[in-house]
Amino acid sequence: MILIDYKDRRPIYEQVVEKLADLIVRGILEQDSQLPSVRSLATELSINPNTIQRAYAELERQGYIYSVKGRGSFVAENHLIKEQKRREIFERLHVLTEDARGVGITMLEFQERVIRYYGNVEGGEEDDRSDRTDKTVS
Amino acid sequence: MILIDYKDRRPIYEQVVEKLADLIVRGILEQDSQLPSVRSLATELSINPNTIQRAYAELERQGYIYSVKGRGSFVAENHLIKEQKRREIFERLHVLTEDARGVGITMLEFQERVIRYYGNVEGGEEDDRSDRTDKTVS
DNA sequence: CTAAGTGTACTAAATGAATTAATACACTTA
DNA sequence: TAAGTGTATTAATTCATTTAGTACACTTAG
Repeated sequence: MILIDYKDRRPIYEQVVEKLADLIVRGILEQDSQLPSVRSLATELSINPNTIQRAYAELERQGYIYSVKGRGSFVAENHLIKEQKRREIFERLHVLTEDARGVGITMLEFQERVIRYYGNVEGGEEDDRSDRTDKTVS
Repeated sequence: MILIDYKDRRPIYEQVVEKLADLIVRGILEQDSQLPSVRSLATELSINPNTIQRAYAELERQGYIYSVKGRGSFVAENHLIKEQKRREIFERLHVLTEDARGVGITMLEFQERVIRYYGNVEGGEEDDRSDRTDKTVS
């Protein structure tokens, strides 16, 4: 399901948040599908349950998942998540364009790169979440 | 020259590296011009000289500056730095486009944003960004 | 009902990076 | 020579992260 990179200097809980959020945004984890329990994921990754608990709490705070005591943690509404992700991406783009201008990259050159990178992989799937019913992920 | 943001959870030396690198890339600090001494910058920022020393060592490792014992630290060759910075920016753009496609942002929409952000600050001055970083230049 | 599994909360300890502190040394320059 | 440079080293401190252990409330399958 996910792997921890111990060469990565970021905290473990942050890596878990990032990777689960990515799976959710990409639709690999479908709306309302159940996530691994705090204890089971901790066991699988050979880390402390508290660390997973912290990651889940952060994911819930950010709106990616919701947790129900006694039942488990589940993927939140996908359209809300995607909307938030869109905002985050545009914010990153805003910063990037300013950095680009700062080193003398013209808008034209920037746009050419956008076309190259965007068009690079043709046949781009727009909406995955078709039917790869893999409820719980291990 | 620069300001430390104590709300920023990143290490101080990393903030110093980022901000000085930014000043260098933008040409505000010219090639071969002398940087503040380790001790003076430490005093100015009210932090330990060791922290500045660490930042300078990192800047030298990354090729932004060069240091001469007994003389001081100086800005390295600017064109090499800018070329490397360009590559870094395009790499970030590549990742960003893939993230954008992943959440269903079309290339057209992406390009519209580029125009908006790029054209946003007219007048060709390359300093904006007042919404996030506090890079006071003295 | 019972037991197992769930999220959640709390305290204590351990770990490790970041930072500070205090010196010290080699070098350059006025 | 003296002041100012970069650099190195060791020790202590601070603080976020992580682990460890325990506990409680809840849900569900049996």
